[in-house]
Amino acid sequence: MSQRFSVAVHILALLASEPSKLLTSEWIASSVNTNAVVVRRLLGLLRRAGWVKTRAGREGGFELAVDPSALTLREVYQAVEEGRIIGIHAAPNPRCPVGSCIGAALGSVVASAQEAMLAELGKRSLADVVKELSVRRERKG
Amino acid sequence: MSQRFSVAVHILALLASEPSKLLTSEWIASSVNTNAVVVRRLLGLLRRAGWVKTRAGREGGFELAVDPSALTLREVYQAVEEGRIIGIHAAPNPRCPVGSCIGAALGSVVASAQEAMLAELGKRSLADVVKELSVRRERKG
DNA sequence: CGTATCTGTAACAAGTACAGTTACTGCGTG
DNA sequence: CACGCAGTAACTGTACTTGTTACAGATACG
Repeated sequence: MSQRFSVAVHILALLASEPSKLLTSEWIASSVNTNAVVVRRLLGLLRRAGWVKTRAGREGGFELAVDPSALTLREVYQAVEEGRIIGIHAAPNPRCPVGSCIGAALGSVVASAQEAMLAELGKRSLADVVKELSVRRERKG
Repeated sequence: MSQRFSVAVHILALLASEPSKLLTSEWIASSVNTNAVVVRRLLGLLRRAGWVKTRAGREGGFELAVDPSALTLREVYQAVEEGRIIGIHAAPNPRCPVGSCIGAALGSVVASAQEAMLAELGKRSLADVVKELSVRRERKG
C-alpha cells in the first residue's frame, strides 16, 4: 500500500513549521526515516503542483510556497496518489446480462465512494495538521 | 490494485438475479471473465460471511443465502478487502517534533476519510445494484 | 458402486507496484 | 574551481494480486 500521501503530508508539515527556511532532502529524509531520493521524488510532485519552491546548488533546499491554511489534504492526496481506490475488473462477459452492465453500475458506486473520501480530506488543511501536531506535542510535555 | 470488491459484487449480483438456482464457479467465471479458482476463492470469503450457500459434488454450485436488500456494499467491501485504503509510513524519527506526532495525527485523518468512504458504500445494498442493472439493461434495449 | 462433476485448497508462476539504493548530471554558492 | 545540493534514471528486493495447475473430498446419477 502506498505511503506517498502520508509522507507528503509529513514533508509539508515540516516545511510549514520552518517557514522561509531551506530544508535539504537529506534533513527531511532523516525525519521521515527514509531515503533522500524518495523525498526528492515526492517533492518533485509538490513542486509541479506549485506548493513548494526549490533552490539548487550549495545552501539549497526546499521551502513552502503557499499559505498552509489554503492547502487542503484533498489536493495533496490527488497530487501524489493518482487513480482509483477501488479497482474494477476490466473485461466482464458482454454477452451476459449482468456482465454487460456491472462495469457501469460499479463505476458510479466507486466514484461516489471515492468522492466521499476526498470530500472528507478536503475538510482539513495543512494548517490544521500543523496545529494538531503542536497540540499533541504539548500534551506529551 | 485489487479487484476483489468489484468481482465479489459481480458474483453476488449474479446469484441474486438467479435466486434458488445453483450456479457453478465455472459458469460464474465465464461471466466475470476470469478463472474458476479465483471465483471459488472469493466465494469462500462470502460463504464464511454467511451470505452464500454451497453444495459440493455433482449438480452442486453456489446460491445466495441472504435477502439482497439486507446486504450492503459496505459489508461486502469489508469482507473481501481488508486493511486501510491509505498507508501511513511506519517509523518516522521520534526525535523530531513533527516525526514523533505525525503518525497519530495522520491516523485520525485517514480513519475519518476511510469511514466516509465506507459510509457511502453502506448507503447501497446488493438489491440496489441488481435494480440498477435491470434499469441499465432496459435502456440498452 | 463406480464415475462424472463440482467445491475447497494448496502450490506455483507471472505481472505489477512500491520503497529503497546507487549513480550520475546540472546548478549555484563560496 | 570545488563543494553541496536538487533532479532523475536505472536497478533491486519485496510484497501483493491474479491466473493456473493439481489434487483431495463430496455428491448425484446411472
